[in-house]
Amino acid sequence: MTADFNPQTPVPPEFFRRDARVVAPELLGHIIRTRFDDLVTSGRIVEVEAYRQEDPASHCYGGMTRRNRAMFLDGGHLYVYFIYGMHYCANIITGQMGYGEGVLLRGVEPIEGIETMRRRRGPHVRDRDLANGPAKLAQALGIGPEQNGIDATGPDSPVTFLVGSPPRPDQIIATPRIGITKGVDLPWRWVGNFK
DNA sequence: CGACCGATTGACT
DNA sequence: GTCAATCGGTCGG
Repeated sequence: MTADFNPQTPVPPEFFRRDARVVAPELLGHIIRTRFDDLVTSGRIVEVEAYRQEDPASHCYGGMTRRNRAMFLDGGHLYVYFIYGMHYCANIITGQMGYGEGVLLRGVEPIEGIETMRRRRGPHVRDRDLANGPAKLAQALGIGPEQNGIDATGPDSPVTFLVGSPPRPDQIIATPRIGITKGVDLPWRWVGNFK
């Protein structure tokens, strides 16, 4: 047997222990999968943003607090935060322990567990709206505050990242980030086109 | 303490 | 296109 493509191959921890601005676009096309109570959901990552400690738009700008503590963990951990009084959003932490940076997961295309995603998201949500935003993604995948700070590279983690197929380089678009008021000029959002 | 605001979403004009 | 929902974090007094 040669180096067959195995759709179950986990993304190795070393992948995440690099600069968020490098990891973020390379994450496009990879798969995030969750398993809670034997309910499996997964999706292809299509939209991401990078956040770093010296970046005024980042939650860890200005140093560690109780809220952003997870951003300073080693690459491969999760940072889940609560926003606008009702939503949770998920980051995969990047870089080395002690420096705050990570990649906000802003959109996936559902692969497994679409019925579970529909149930979590509500009865009137169109399929294209299941996970095309950071809070929609977290809700569809069942990610919440219980997952803040967990290691997403362990074999028994309820949240894992699997190797997928990246888009062609010319199908990756970089843009300014969404919903921020500081650091608006930085083109640290990446969207992959897989058509 | 009180005031303000946010890495969003969904409903509505 | 506009805007309310809803609450923890942060900052000033």
